[in-house]
Amino acid sequence: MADNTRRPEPRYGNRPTMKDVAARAGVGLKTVSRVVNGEPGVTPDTERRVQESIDALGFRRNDSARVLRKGRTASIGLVLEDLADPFYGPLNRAVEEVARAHGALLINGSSAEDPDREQELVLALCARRVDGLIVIPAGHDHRYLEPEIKAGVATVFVDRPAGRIDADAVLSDSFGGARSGVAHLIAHGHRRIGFIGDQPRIHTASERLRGYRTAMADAGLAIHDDWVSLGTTAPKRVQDAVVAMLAGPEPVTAIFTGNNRVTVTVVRVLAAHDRPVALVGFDDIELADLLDPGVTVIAQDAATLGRTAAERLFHRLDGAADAPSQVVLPTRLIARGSGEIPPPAEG
Amino acid sequence: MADNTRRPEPRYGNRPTMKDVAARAGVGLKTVSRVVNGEPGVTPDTERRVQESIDALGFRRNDSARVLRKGRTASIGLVLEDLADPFYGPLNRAVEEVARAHGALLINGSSAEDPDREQELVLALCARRVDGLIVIPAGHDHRYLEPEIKAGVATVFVDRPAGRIDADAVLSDSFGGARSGVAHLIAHGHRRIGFIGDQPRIHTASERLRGYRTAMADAGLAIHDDWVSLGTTAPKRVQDAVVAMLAGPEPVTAIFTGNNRVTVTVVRVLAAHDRPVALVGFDDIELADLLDPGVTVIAQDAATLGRTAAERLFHRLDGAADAPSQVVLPTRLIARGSGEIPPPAEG
DNA sequence: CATTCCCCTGACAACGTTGTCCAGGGCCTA
DNA sequence: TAGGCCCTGGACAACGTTGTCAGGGGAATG
Repeated sequence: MADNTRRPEPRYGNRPTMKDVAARAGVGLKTVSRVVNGEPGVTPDTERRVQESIDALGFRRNDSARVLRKGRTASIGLVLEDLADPFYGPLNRAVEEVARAHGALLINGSSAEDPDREQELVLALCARRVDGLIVIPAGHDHRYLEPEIKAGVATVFVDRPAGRIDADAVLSDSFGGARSGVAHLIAHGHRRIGFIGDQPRIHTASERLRGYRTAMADAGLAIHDDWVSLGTTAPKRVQDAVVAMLAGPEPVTAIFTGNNRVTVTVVRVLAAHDRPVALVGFDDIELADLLDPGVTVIAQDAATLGRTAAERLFHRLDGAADAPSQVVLPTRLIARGSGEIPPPAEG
Repeated sequence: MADNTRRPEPRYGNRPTMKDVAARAGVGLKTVSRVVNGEPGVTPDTERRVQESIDALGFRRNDSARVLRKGRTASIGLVLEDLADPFYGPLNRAVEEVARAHGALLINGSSAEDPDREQELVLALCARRVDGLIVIPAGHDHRYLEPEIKAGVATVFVDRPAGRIDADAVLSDSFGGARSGVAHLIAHGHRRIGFIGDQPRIHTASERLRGYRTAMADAGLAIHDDWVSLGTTAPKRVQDAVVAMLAGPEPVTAIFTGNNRVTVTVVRVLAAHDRPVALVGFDDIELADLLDPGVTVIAQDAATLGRTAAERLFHRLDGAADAPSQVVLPTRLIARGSGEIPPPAEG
């Protein structure tokens, strides 16, 4: 207790305030406010004096105080799953572009696919009083957001739907994309097709699995237990899955991968494999066209996903009060070669 | 007073405040504050009552007001060049990890390589009173930051140094990396080597060019005018540059590329070219090992760049007041094949 | 010259939180 | 049993800004 040399005011830099500017310019506080905000009703002469004072003192309006007074922060929060995942780069950028067009700043962070961290981050953003949120959810229960949404925090979910609350969402057609990708392999003669996906608790992962199962069922094909592998995207796990599928009693002749990270690992493993194995992956990957064979993918448009979500968000912020809706964006199959490899001749 | 429906403030959601919580719990304002902040001096019984009240009302502390009172925002700003560039993903993530470890939020935006936009963004962040800034500069004159830095906004530049002010910076060894990459090509027998880089006003671009020139000079090799091409990273521009270099009177037998985006385009162009051309690129690219030939690169560690910068920033925020310093991180040559292609036999 | 009106300007309160300071009550000690 | 101390709780001001409103001065008008 002896050492608590507490300062009464722990402010770090004594920045000039409007009061200081006003004093130096010999005008009232409100006049400075008017000049700073470009409001009318100030004579050019007065304005010049104030501006000179602002420049001399290096004044910069304190937006915290402004926010407190006005209620709106002109900032939105973006919670993604992993900032380093190349899939989210264009999405992030698209959101930022829209935010910028609306004069808002973007605060972001990643949940690392951890529901607790997601909640922590989202609530921290709410405490900052962001005007709105764009969330790529990691968890499955978003009831913790109810008071926030009721209090006016516009919220849009992207890539995966919200859990246990009714909210706007912008999604890619995971089910349809996976189904068409697997159908593509079947159309090229494959009967034994493997599926390697992300953890099943992730919505997109289970939707893609469902697409795979549906395509197989549509073609009257049974699925061997060994052909489906779900789990983390860690290279080791994926590699083991590929090896197991190719070595089993009924080895697969083609593989469908559930996202970009899985695809990249599978491409690596297959490159070292002696027999050619057909491959279709969900998500496009950079340079996929230059590999040999080129990687056939189900591409989703991350930028459009982000832009659509951001536009919906600002639409709500502008007062739209219609019921929450889900937008599902189509995917696109890009055939580059790996998906068109025929199965080896029987015998 | 007929008009008692006057709405003095345009507040969007009437969120409960500590005052509301206090009234409902039948305690004083400060007691609520103590509970919310986990301060000691509240009996368990009172605390329970307050907590119940908080939950019932859906109260969430307003950090804007808190910031205004306390002076610190527990947030830092990150200004990068392009959120969608895969190079910045790991950097962004590393910064976020460090920020999170220090309990700070990350606000970010991209300058799109536009100095005006950089300044606009930086000043907006300062108005938000971020505690510190990490900037990948687009411009060359950062004197506009002087009042901010003097007022206590810690600032660290990454990837490129600050212009006309003395500030912390964390850089990769662009010059040394390029020099060693070009030397690598020379060691494999090349004499006519091209350089395709980003716009020369970008610091890293000119440093890499300097590394190229130095390596060539070290080996006593002259540089033909047609061998150097600087400009935007637009695929069209880069493609034209490659074609010109390979078609000139003295066609190059090897190319050094100045960054990841240029490298990707050049790989595409060379894949369609009939003769093999050696290639070394600055920045690693995903799947570079799987191409044929694998792409030899000068890799810089984006995550370490970001982590180092963020740690330096928080070090300053913790009170370090030593003189600004520059940290230069080494690069690493990863030989994968494209850089080891020998020049075609003369004749 | 008096009056009206408008334009410019500034005083003041309020936004929601936290630091300071004081009051009251219970408990320990002498 | 009395005195003092510690522990809990609350009143109040301040952070820097903006909305409201009122006052003063000059120009336009009768």
